[in-house]
This record gives sequence, structure tokens and C-alpha cells, in this order.
Amino acid sequence: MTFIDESIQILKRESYKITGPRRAVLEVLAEAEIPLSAYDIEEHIPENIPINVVTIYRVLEVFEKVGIIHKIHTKEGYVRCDFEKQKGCHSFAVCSECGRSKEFVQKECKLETQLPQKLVYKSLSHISEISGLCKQCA
Amino acid sequence: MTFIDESIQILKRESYKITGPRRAVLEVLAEAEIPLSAYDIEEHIPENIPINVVTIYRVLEVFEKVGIIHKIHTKEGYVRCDFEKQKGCHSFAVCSECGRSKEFVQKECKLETQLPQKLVYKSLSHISEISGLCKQCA
DNA sequence: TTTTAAATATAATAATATTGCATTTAAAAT
DNA sequence: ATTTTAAATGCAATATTATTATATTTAAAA
Repeated sequence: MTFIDESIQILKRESYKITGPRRAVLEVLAEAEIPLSAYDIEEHIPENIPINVVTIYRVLEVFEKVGIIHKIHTKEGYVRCDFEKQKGCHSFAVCSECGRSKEFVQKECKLETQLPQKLVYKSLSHISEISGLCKQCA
Repeated sequence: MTFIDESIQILKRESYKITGPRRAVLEVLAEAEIPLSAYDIEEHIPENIPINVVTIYRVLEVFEKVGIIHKIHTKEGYVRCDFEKQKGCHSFAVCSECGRSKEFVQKECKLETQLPQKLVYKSLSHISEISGLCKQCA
């Protein structure tokens, strides 16, 4: 199943409407090779059906909440989730030069079990990104 | 050795001048319990010797470069480095509610060895944060 | 087709970050 | 102590990113 179809399925399951702007953003993210910000996405939307950037912010907020995109901190932007990857500790490798990123799963990640119990009572989420140069940029 | 003294030592070693604004920012960071942004720090600077926020941005840039502060992405701000912690995989536990954070070292972290060689040629740095509720907020 | 809550566009504003340039200052050199 | 000088800062302007309120539109259920 494609990223777009799977995303639409998830949105419907979570009772969100499938709108023009949401489809358009999904299409941009489906083709993206690097993390995109709201303004980046605005630039990639076809000129004949422009979408207000405020809407894009709101669309991204929903997409992140339902788990179809992931925020990349190394490059301040969003990438589509790789639904192929199964449960585990999800991390991202991000090229420090061009931003191309790849999701990967660490099977024996001890991030959540080794954490200092003194501070964190219950783990909610985590960010795990490693940056370096990709083959093209090296 | 205190955070301030150790930081000054590092700045001198790296040939940066020890200025009033830099001392003031170090003092704010030394007392901080949560990650602070440039504007947060501006608010904590004594009113009698105000520091321009542009300067604070530049000070923080230098501090991060020489490794005396660490950027926290979960709460968009900076915290002082914990110099007690030795080499290893440095991660942060951040309270999702109040922002209190704690640096910790993962001795057997496989983040850098398990990464997909296809994308990342040589690792430069990484971000590793886990968020949850601290004892106070839980 | 009608209804209705959800979603969007628009305009305004707020918050965050950056740049260029004149002035000041820490610290080295005299 | 003074002078010198590159580095650092302050200021003003601007750019970028993000948010809010409200009227209008629309997807999808009735």
C-alpha cells in the first residue's frame, strides 16, 4: 500500500475528513526526499490550487498526531513515516548537508529502559536522530 | 569545579574573550532548572545590566560550538552540559510538562554503530531525547 | 438534498531569528 | 600603564516562522 493510501486510511479511522488541502500535502510529502517545513510544502503545492500556510500548519499538526509524519529536529521539517518499519525504537539518520533522511529501527535500543527513573516517571515519546553525510554529499 | 569556572576555562582554551554578557549568560544557565531560549535568558538577566537578545543568540551559538551547552529539542531551549558525565552516548531525559531535564550517558548505546551505512557516511553528531513526566509533574 | 461539525482562507499579530554597521571592549602588545 | 586591534556588542531594521480570531466553505453523515 502506498504512503498516501495508508495515510488516508489512518485519517478516516481517526475520524478526520479527507480534504483537498490534506490530499495535496500528502502528495507533496509522498514525493519529498528531504524534511519539509510548512513553508517548504507551500512552495511545492501546485500554483493553480494554492493552500494557505496556516492550513498547512494545521494539517501537519494533525498528521503528526495520528502518526503519519515524523518531525525531524536536525533539519527542522517533517518526513513521512515509513510504515514498513515495525515496532521498536524508531530513529532517523539525517544528512547534515542535504537533509535526506532515513528511518531505521533499533531492535536492542535501551533508551527507554536505561533512562534515569529519578526524572522520568513514564516515557511518552523520544527523539533519536543521528546526523552525518550521505553518500552523495560525502 | 563549577559549571561557570569550567566553561570559562573552555572558552579561554578556544580563544574566546570572557565578556560581561558571556558571564551573565553563564550565570543564568548555571542556575536554570529547565531549558532556556534566548528570550528566556534575556528575562533572567538582571535589569541593571540588560543584554541585547541578539547578543544572547550569538553567545549561545559560541557556547554550543565549544560544548558547554546542549540544545534541547523537546522543549526548544538550551541547558548547561553536565561535565561530570564522561564519554559515551549522551542523551537527555526531558519532562514533557515542566521541562526539567537530566543528561545521562548510555554506555552500550548502539545508535552510531547500528545506523544505516547506506545513508550516513560518517557520523557527525546525534540527538537523543526521551520525554516523559518527572516525579513532580506525575 | 439537507444538515452540521469540521476544516479552510484571510487578515492581523506574535514570536523567533538574522543581518549590517557603528561603537565598545577584552586582552595582547608596547 | 597605555596603546592597539581584532573580537564582541548594541542598535535598528528586516526576515522568518508560528499563532489567533473570525467569517466562509466543505466533507460526510443524516
